[in-house]
Order: sequence, then structure tokens, then C-alpha cells
Amino acid sequence: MHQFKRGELVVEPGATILLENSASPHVYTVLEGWAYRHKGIADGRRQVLNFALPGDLVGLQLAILNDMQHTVTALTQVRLCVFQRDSFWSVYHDHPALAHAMTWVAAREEQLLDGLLLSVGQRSAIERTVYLALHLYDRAKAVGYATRDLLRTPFAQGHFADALGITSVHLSRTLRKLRDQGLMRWQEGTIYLENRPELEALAAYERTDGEPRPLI
Amino acid sequence: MHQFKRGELVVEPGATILLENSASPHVYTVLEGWAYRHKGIADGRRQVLNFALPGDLVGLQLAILNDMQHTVTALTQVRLCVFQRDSFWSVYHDHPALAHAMTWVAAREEQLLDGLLLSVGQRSAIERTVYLALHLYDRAKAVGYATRDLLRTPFAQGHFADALGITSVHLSRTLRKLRDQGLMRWQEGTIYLENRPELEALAAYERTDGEPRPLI
DNA sequence: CGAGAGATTGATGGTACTCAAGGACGGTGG
DNA sequence: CCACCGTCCTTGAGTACCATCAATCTCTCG
Repeated sequence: MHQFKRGELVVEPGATILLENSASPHVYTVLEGWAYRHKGIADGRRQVLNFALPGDLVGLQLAILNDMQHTVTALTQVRLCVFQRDSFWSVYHDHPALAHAMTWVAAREEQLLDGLLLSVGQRSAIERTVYLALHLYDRAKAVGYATRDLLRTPFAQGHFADALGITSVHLSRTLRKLRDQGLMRWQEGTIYLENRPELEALAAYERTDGEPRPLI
Repeated sequence: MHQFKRGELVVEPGATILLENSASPHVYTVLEGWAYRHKGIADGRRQVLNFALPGDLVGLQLAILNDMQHTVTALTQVRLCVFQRDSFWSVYHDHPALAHAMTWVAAREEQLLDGLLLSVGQRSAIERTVYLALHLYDRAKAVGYATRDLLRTPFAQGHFADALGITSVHLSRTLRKLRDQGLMRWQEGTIYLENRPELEALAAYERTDGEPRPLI
């Protein structure tokens, strides 16, 4: 595994890690920090596709398909493990366990996307908001970035709204309802899950603790 | 490759190929026909996540994650290539080219999901409708299932609406607008793309003809 | 012929968007 | 030190889009 590592890269908040339609020679895994994947339409609308946390692959599509159709941007300072894109094929040849682990991460990402698509397609704004909050809390907790029903958010409400497919104005109103009901609140860059059972019921959230993530 | 094939399976329209939360010992690739992946919430709402056409993998998440969180259902008669789930690991060990091809298919599926999520999250009903029609037409054409701006639809408008995240009632109204504008129509189980340039402009559609699909 | 599924259209209401204004905060420079 | 930004969040008013409920029509199938 280490023989494919070409070094580490640290980028600052707001930096673009990979850009849509451009062919970086590198792909990465996140070692530390938060990033987000997003994709825009010409007129300025954009969708946040998902967030990336430690252990996530960034640029698999680029490595395998030679084509990048979304952008990845750092939210916090992010420490990345750098791989040569053109050495990817040899991983499959020489290190089947690592290749399998990468497919694991890709399959998991697809599973998360399925859940988000269900959310955006079928749930109301309030349900979506709760679903994404729980989703991110659980993922953050799994890598030690959240504790005791409390999540420090490295992103703005605008990012969250773009992930939900609603406007940040409407997200603000939705958060007010949730706060008034004592279910959760988002204050000063921190999300507090105040009544997890009720929240899970409201969002029809299914905890997805499958197998442990393989090491990459 | 053939040594992993455990046989072929033909299922009838409407049959469930893989069921959410159940552990089939098999995974499949589609050899012929249409299927769709979908996922429901307890109260009956459901989202069609994507459609599967020849060459697509069905059940990768099951094979890699040992966990199936969506259902796959046949739309037409579907001919499937059957694989043993528990032999998947050995593919990585013994047949790196095949393993790489499977990751290719998985990465492509993720890319398609990204596009659909952008659509459902950001586009209006009429834009989404056009986007999905173009998307399916292009994919169908790539496997010889569509010709000359004409796509025979093996699915009902209800399926299409569930993929778009709108109701079938509203889809019907949206199709009426498109028909009145002479852009496309959906009549008697066939979608006619009558003005492709205008449709692409309306939906901000980006054709994605990347590398050719590897054989599986 | 009746039952059922799918599609279309109308009427009505709710959810979420747009436009707009204002407050809170942090960073910058006079 | 404080005025001046820019960014982010909040709230209000008015509107547009899409959902819901319901009726009708066609088509297929038993």
C-alpha cells in the first residue's frame, strides 16, 4: 500500500482539490479533515453531492473513467494521501486486497448516494434536514469527529441547503421549526441533536452500521 | 471470466431480482432487458434510483458490502448472468482485469447517480423530465435499445415520476407542456425526441460519451 | 361485461421559492 | 479604536410550483 503513496498534501479551507472537467494526474484519499463533492449547472445552481471524511476516496471516477464530472473542495484544512492516477491499474494487478478495499469504498459511496437521492426525491424539507444531519453525525462519529449528540459543522448552512436541494432561506425556516419543537438546533456552527429517537422517527432514518471500513 | 459464471437466469417482467435487506447468494450482470433499482420509505413513498440496462452490474453492494439497501425489479423480461457472491473475492485475486472492469462499472454508476441527484435537487420538473429522457435515450441507444430519436419505454409514467421525485399527475401535466411546445412527446409507450437541440438546452444536458464500456 | 391499471384533466391547497430588509459577526484599513 | 466591508443567518411578504383529491377515459385482461 505504501508503495503507491506518492506523498501527502495539505490544502487550506476553500481550496479546490479536484476540478470538474480537468484531468489531475493525482487522486487522493482523505486522511484528515472535511471536503465536499459538488456539481453545478451553467446558470449557477449547484448540488452538493456528498461530503468526504477521513477514509474516503476522492477522484475514483477520474482514476477509473479518466473523466471527472464533479468538483471537490476542502471545507477545513484537509490532509490528503496522494496517488498517481496512472499507477491505478497496477494496484489491481499487484495488490488485490487494496483493489478490493477501494471497490468497497466506492460501493459504500454509491450506497450513501442512494440514500441521499431517496431523501431529496421523496422527503419534505424538514425530513431531509433531519436525515442529512443524522447521516453526517453518524459518519462524523465513526471517524471521531462528533461526540455526544453534538456535531461541529465545518460547512455553512448554504452548503447544507445545496445538499438538500432547498434554498438556504428555507433551511433557516426549517431549522426554526425543529428548534421550536426541541428536536435539534444549529447554533454557532454546531448541530445539537436533542432528541435522537424523535428525529429518527421523523426522518424515517435507518442506521447503516454495516461492516467496518477496510483500511486504505 | 466464464469460470465465474454460474449460469443464466431469465426473469419475467415485474419480478424482483434482488430484495432490500435480504441476502441473496447471487449477484448478476444484465445481459438483456431493462430493470430498475429502487428504494422505499416505510409509508409507501419510493424513489427509483436508476435503471439497469445490458452491461450493468446488479448487486455489487451486496457482493462487496454484504448488505443490500435497495431492491431491483425487472421491467421487461430480463436475461441475467449469475455469479456466486462468495466467489467475488477470488476475482480480485485471480482476475485483476475483470476486477478492474467491475470497478469501472461501479464508478460509472456513481457518475450517473451524481447526475440524477443534481437533477432531482436543482432542476424544475420540466427540466428533470427532459434530462432523464435524454439520459435514458442515450444509454438505451448505446446498447442498441433506441433508434432515431425514438425510445420504446418498458416502464410506466409512474416509474419515471418516481425517478424524478414528482408525482405521476404532475409528470402528465409536464409532458403536456412539452408536447404543446413540440419538443418531445410520450405516447403509447414510446418517447419521441422531436427537437433534441432545444431539449438539451432546456435541461442543460451534457452528453457523457467517455470511454467505451469494458466487457463483462 | 366488469375489474384493474395507467393516463389525463380540473380544482384547491400547501410547500418551498423569490425578493427584500435587517442583524450579527469577523476582518480590514483608516 | 472604530468605521466599513463581506459573509452568513434570520425574518417578512408575495408568488410559483407542485401535491392532493377527485373524476373521467382508455386499454387490457379475465
